[in-house]
Amino acid sequence: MSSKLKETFNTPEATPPAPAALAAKVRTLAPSMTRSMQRVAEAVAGDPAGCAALTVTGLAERTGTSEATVVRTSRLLGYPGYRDLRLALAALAAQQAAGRAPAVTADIAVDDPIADVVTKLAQEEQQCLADTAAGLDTAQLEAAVAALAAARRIDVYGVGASSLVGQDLVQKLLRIGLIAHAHADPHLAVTNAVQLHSGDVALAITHSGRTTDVIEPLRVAFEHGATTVAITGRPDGEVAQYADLVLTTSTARESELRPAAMSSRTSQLLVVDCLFIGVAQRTYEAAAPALAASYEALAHRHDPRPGPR
Amino acid sequence: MSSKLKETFNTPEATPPAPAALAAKVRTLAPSMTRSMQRVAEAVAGDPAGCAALTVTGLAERTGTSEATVVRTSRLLGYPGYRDLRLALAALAAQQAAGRAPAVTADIAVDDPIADVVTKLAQEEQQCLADTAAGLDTAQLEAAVAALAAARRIDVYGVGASSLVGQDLVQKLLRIGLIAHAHADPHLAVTNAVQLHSGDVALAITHSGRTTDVIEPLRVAFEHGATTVAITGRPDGEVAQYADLVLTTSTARESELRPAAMSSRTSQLLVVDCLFIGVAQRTYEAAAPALAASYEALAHRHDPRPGPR
DNA sequence: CCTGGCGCCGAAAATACCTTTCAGTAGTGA
DNA sequence: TCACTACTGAAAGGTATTTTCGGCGCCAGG
Repeated sequence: MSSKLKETFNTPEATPPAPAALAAKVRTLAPSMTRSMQRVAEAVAGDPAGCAALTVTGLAERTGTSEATVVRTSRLLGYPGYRDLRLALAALAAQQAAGRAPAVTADIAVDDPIADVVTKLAQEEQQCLADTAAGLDTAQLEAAVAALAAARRIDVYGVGASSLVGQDLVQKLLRIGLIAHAHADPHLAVTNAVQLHSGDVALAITHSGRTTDVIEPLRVAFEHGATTVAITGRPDGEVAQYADLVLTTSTARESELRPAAMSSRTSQLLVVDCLFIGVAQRTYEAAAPALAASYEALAHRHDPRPGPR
Repeated sequence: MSSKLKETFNTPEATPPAPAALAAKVRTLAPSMTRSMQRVAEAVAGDPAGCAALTVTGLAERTGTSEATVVRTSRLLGYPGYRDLRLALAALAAQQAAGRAPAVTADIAVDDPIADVVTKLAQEEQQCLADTAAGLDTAQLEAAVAALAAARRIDVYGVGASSLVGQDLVQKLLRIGLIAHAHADPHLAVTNAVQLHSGDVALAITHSGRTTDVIEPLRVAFEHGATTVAITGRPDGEVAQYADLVLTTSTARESELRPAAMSSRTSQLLVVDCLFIGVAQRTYEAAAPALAASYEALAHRHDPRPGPR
């Protein structure tokens, strides 16, 4: 018709608005824009994240224009209104942020802000898990699981940080009804290792593969006929000489602030978890009720008052 | 402040809301939600892209609830209102589309071959790390680090699996010259907590946030004026009542074979590592030589023979 | 130089959407 | 059974967005 009843601009596209091609679209359409609209478009393309945080009024103010102009620009860019442009802006900002994320693989520095520390640490440990999973010999793992599941008795050796990993494994094995002991004291470990024989399992955890305090008891167990397993980052290390089965953990590069113990622990725990689940699968008939029972028993520790929940 | 003039819910975090940790946060907070809110949270976590396209009214209708409930849920998730949740949703959808999708891994089954167990476990733990990192409140973390670095004495409480995490932290802190103790015995923990006062730090680790054995000593320390920190998966749990600072760990879904303890441990260890590195940064002058010294001391344990190497 | 036409622009009205209040209802413990 | 608490949605109350509408400046022609 002749009169314009509504300022509905010839929306250049009937298609649903673009996701990330926004900057390009701004460039394409800029020549056909009026001065004020260009200012808005420029602001939007230049700082999507910042603009996404603004209301219509805010953006108008920031660009020295009016709300109406902001809405008009949104329309021209292919969105029904500012509300939708804003959503697209938030999405764009997120994509940009995600693209930049992998850049933080750098080492953790002394002056890193705490937020970077969190990100870097999480990424390094994730990498460490992936490496370990990729490098784990499933045949050896399978054999270790079989030995554990059938064992009369299980002794675990670890000192320092590895001691905690050993305790973790033992805690879990006990929960599904196996007989397991963790030894942190090398003397007692050796003393007990003498008791082991065929059908028992001895498991040593050492990142360096050279920890004498852990190798000794494993050697004794080995010589007494027990099945010996080593979880180590050095499959060629001394500990491997006395191990029937070797499970290799990954060795992440360590830095000044991040001692090797940190990544080796992550790696070791993954192996330990795999062992546990493997054993639980194989002894499922017995393990399932045992797990349920121990869970139930703990539930009452939360709240001293008796009764359900 | 007797009457509640406004329905302002105790927003669990004062920090700006999370970007991509939304699914994790939903899981974390779901237990503390009412039925209607759970429906909303579920819809939001299940279809971020779809929900981002809806208005409050639309989402309320889709979930069979009211606008008020939608807003309440948004608040609980840490956003000022629905508008902001919607923006975050759009951002999340964009990230997922960009390939960063959390990739829902299937549950570990009883008859999974061991190779699958390794893969799935590694993936779940990686996801757990990512969730935790994304959900960590850096302001609280920063404050906790500052408190630890300046502490006269540090007591750590944890029982069961969390006990090992506590020991891990203490081992590390000791290595850089801080005075720290891990308590697994609740009675001794309380006895010692009485000794704490302003300038000391008490740190409790409990996934459920309801472990009485851990809450008690923390409460005592809190009442004696110590700075109290909680590492928990339930920031709304009882333990938070006595914690000056709360560090939230992520809650992965647990299955029959994979008890909650497993993923909570991964999560807790990441937090603990972050604390440690933060403290090491702040006390670098003292920490660096201490780390080097303890490393040196250990080197001689590998090989009993004296001399270099 | 003046005048009319044209299109850009923003103030303010109109609308849509979001937030808050409030009262009804169901569930819970005494 | 009754009192009490907590959850919930309808509707009132506010903001943010969209639309309308008139002013203003630029330009061409008189």
